[in-house]
Amino acid sequence: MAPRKKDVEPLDRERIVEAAMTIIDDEGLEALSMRRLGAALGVNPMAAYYHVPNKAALYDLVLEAVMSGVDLSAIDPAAPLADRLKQGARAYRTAILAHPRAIPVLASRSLRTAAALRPVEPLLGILFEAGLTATETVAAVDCLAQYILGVCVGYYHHTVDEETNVQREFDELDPAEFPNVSRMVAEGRYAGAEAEFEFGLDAFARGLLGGPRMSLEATS
Amino acid sequence: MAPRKKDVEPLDRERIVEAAMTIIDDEGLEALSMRRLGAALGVNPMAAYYHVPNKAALYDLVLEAVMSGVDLSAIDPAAPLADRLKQGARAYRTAILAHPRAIPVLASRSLRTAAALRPVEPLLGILFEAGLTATETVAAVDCLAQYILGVCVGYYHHTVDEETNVQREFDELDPAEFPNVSRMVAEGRYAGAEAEFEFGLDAFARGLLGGPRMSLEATS
DNA sequence: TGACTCATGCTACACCGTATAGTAAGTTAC
DNA sequence: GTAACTTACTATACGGTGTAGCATGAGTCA
Repeated sequence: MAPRKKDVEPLDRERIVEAAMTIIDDEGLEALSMRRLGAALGVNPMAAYYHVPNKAALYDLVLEAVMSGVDLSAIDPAAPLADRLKQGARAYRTAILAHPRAIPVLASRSLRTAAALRPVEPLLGILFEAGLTATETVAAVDCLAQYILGVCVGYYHHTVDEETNVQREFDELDPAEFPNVSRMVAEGRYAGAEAEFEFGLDAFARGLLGGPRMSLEATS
Repeated sequence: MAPRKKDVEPLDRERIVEAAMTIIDDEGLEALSMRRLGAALGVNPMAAYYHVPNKAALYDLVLEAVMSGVDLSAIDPAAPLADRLKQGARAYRTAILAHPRAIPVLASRSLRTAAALRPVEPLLGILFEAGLTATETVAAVDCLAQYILGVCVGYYHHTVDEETNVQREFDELDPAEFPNVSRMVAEGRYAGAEAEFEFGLDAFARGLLGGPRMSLEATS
């Protein structure tokens, strides 16, 4: 009928990714198909392909959108090194949890893209100032990012995804086969996603900054 | 023509998951379709559905197969606590890297299934002995597992997946926008996946076992 | 007015997971 | 021996997916 509608702003990447994020947030990741996307934009399913080469590229835009939400402005420049590192890590996680249903997308893309690296930039400076070598700084940030991603993926399965969060708890395991798990469940409690994240982050930061570290320089 | 072929062993879950693992290892994860699986087994695509309810369940079997490869027998019971913890973590990672192309499956399933928890059992004992509370033990193992998973996902994108491992390196970023990244690349080097894993593992273990930890008991 | 480009619509293809139904071989009961 | 039943498959088909290829109308510029 009418390609190139008159008096209508043409599509652009920004509106496309905006619609995609809305679909993911409201209806879940599996609802995001090119047809559904076109419908949300009031447009033919193929229209998006003029602006985005394929669906993988759309996922990259989603990653970029999530990562652009990282707000490192709250890092207190006067705070001790370990605190600044933790604040950065929290900002990272907070941004990801702002779009919980997009988490599998993050796990499916490389984190060494410009979009994912941008919020990491300041953290590199923090660690380098702390006296780590360049190689160690890269390693530390890599490890930290991977820890955060792992935590978020765990959060997704435990809290977000309806398929994986039900009926898979510790407590329904066979106590004979899992004596220690059963014991932990009986004697302890689940501290919660946030508390566990902080627990691991604290350990990681102290291990990194609190004393002598493993050397990476001797490695071949 | 001939349902229930004569003189032929009927299918079972074991043969199905074996075929699935072969396809994943040889041709990659995206090659694993129910049709391809049927072909590999010399059988109609729908035949597998008699033994496995759906594809998600097939992925669960893949997760189980990978996790069953975790070999904790190498842990030296006489070694210091931190070493035993590290040995356990390495065994976990080694098993996962034995099937690198299956890594996205692991990231897509919950790790709180029996299959994923089985190799974790002994680690719980190690940490509990170390003097952590039950709650802290659970948190520590959760964090460690999430770190390992994150590291493996990173390994996948950096080393395994052909779509994400090319042209996405640090060094092709704009030095003006990424001064710290550029500096790290210039002054340091990439220590390698294994070295970075060990670096983070060492930090994590020392943070967990090497001194006063953050308390989880005060949390509401 | 006519050529050119832009942004979109339309159709179609190959592939996917899987619901449903049919059917041959093996097992059991009488 | 044969009929009923169960087991383990085959065959067909449906609705969904990403996307290649082509058509088409609007806007811009000569």
